[in-house]
Amino acid sequence: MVTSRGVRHDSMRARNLAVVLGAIHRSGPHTRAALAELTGLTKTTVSSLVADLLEAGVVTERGVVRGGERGRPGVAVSLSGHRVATLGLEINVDYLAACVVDLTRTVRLRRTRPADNRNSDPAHLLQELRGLAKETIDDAGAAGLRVIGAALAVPGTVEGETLRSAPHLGWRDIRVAGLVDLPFAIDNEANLAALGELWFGARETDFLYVSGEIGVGAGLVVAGSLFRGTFGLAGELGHVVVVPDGPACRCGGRGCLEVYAGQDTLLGALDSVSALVSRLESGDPRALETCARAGHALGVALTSAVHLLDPGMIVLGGVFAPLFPWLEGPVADGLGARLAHMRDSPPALVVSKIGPDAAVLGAAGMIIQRIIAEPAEVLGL
Amino acid sequence: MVTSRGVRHDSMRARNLAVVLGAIHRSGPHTRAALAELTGLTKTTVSSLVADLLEAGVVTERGVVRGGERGRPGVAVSLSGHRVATLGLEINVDYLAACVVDLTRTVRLRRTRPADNRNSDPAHLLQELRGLAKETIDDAGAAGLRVIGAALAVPGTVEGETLRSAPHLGWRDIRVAGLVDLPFAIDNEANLAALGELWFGARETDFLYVSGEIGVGAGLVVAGSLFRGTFGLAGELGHVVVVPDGPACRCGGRGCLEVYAGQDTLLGALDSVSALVSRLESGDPRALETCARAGHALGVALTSAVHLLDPGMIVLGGVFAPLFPWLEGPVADGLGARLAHMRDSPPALVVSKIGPDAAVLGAAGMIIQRIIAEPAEVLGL
DNA sequence: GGCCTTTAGTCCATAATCTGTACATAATCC
DNA sequence: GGATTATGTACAGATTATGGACTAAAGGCC
Repeated sequence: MVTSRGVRHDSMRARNLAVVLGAIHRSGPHTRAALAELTGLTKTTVSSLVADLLEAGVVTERGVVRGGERGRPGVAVSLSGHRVATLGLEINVDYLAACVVDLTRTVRLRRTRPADNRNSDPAHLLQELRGLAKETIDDAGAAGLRVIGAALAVPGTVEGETLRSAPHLGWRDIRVAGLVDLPFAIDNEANLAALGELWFGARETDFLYVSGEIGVGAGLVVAGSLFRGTFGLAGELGHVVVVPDGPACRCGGRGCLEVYAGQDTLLGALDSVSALVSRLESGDPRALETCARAGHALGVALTSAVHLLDPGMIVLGGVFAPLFPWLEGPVADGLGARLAHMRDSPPALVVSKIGPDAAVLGAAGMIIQRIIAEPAEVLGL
Repeated sequence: MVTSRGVRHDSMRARNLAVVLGAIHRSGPHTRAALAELTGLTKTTVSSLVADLLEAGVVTERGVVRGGERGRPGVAVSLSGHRVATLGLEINVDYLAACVVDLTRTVRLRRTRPADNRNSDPAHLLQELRGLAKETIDDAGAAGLRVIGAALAVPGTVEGETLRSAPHLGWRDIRVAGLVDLPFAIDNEANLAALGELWFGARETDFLYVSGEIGVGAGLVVAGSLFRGTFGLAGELGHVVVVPDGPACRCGGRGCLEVYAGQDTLLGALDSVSALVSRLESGDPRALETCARAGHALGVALTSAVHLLDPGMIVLGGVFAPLFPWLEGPVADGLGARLAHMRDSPPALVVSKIGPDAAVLGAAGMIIQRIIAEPAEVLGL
């Protein structure tokens, strides 16, 4: 077990920089006086900390603010979107994506390259991704933004900087390093999509994000942070048991959710989600039946998930987002009936607000979060 | 969202006291020099902090320690079990329990009062418990121990100091306050049993404790802390869906784990777990069949739990502990087969080391943990 | 318009805490 | 018994936050 380190003078200041920046970030622009009130520090200390943050370019003074009725107006200090930014990257089965996000969580650039990455060559694909990253960073530079870190979303399990297993890409134990010459992180697509929903979907701080892709995953956010489990493998909703002796699944189990509600099952012979939506809109009975079955299975799996994870709400994303009108009924009915006597009401069931960009935005947002949480360490203050 | 407070001089010292005490607690007795090494503080600072902790009575000097081969030997500083202690309390369906634990997590006193608490009168039972608590605190005082806080384990869901729902007691929305004139907390029995296993069972820091009682619950410990979910309701393993259209359960669902592996189902007409164990030992086919079915259901529910929670290992406790020899096979087989292609190996399956005292010990331990984590706040340093 | 009140932000002397070097202490090694 | 090595303490110095005094800038009131 790791013993935490003692607080020294420099770490005290580092922490206070983070506290002030965090207060600005969480509850919008504030005057120095308001920040002092919020943080419990004195006005003097806050002034000194804000001076450092101004110099680092992470905050700006944003004109005069009339606080109460009387007295000298204060100067609002807010996050600066003009100098520091981060890069989000994504490898998905069908495409590569990149985006640049500034400190205010405004999306400044976005690029997508369609590709068929099933059973692709890792070295070649990573070279492609490196090119995309470099282009995007250069464009951000041309717009005056210094990209100071990057994160990558992948459809698989991750340990450190190694992609352990991505069944739909056909990859195992691929070490992803040196992709960019910046602080770098990799994470699972469902986890980052959940964080994307948190930071860019203007969600509450507590929800379970259900990521419907080729596989079905989920990311649980509690009090604004992601739950990862012991080995970082938590949230594998796709393999929750729905029917104990159902059809075999690639995981070794039987009757997993993915068998009933994975993209391949939903689409059948169709070649896109929009094709399925057309069929559903025109009342095609086979499509409706498939969707109802998937919704029922999702209701069963989510019941188990609610009992175990206790999420604040449930957000359906990925391919489940466009199918929401047809899934909502069966899922909500299943949850409502099965949770009837355990809770006053089941968690609210809503649709994702940010669609397919969730993961790549979450990747960029993760680095933003790191800047906010440890500005001194990241920016060298 | 609450903004965290800035670090001031006094909170810096408070934090460093906690860091030093935590290091002593986690990795056994240490000399001041070793503590300086561990915490990153200087020897001078550590000496000063240790002096405060000595004065507060939470640590003692424990004789001379020969560190390396040469040089002046140091004085080991270890937790003191002689002055400060905490009280654990438990209301269960069949009994009331109390225990006093000192800072070294040694159990100093233990009391149990058998009772039939099903559908009992809350006011009367709490009065009974208050008496038990007072007696136990007085006895601890006679042994020179100052009890500085208490916690209560209950078989139900808890919010703040209110017991929201305890179906097997027949209680709803009972506010438990003024039970003792000390800092006080209540928590769910499965949660506290998990923490009991963590602190008194000499377990790893990562596991899922499965609490088999009248109801089936679970407490997940990740990196030495308990996962509670958004509303504190996480870990309701008993209502994970095993068979989606199985028999109705009191929760409103169908085919929940509790229907197959709850104590009432396991015992049937028998009146105690030991009676069931006798039958099993003598090869009674009906008992063996019931147990095999429960093991199979537990394997299915735990598969879903492993996918969602990603526990480091699985510990079977409560009534599952004496039944472990008959449950282990079916549970391990189920987990092994269903997780075959997802992990190198399924989480280890082991039996609880501390038996039925887990929850009451966890309750006392929780207050100990609070002293270790914030000594300055709790002890007024 | 002038003065009072109120609030924002800065200045500077002071206080709290940790650091780092020096030193006394106590053991082993040879 | 002297050299070496390590522990723990003392004291001056460094870092950071505090708190009261002060300047700045607005509205209220007469």
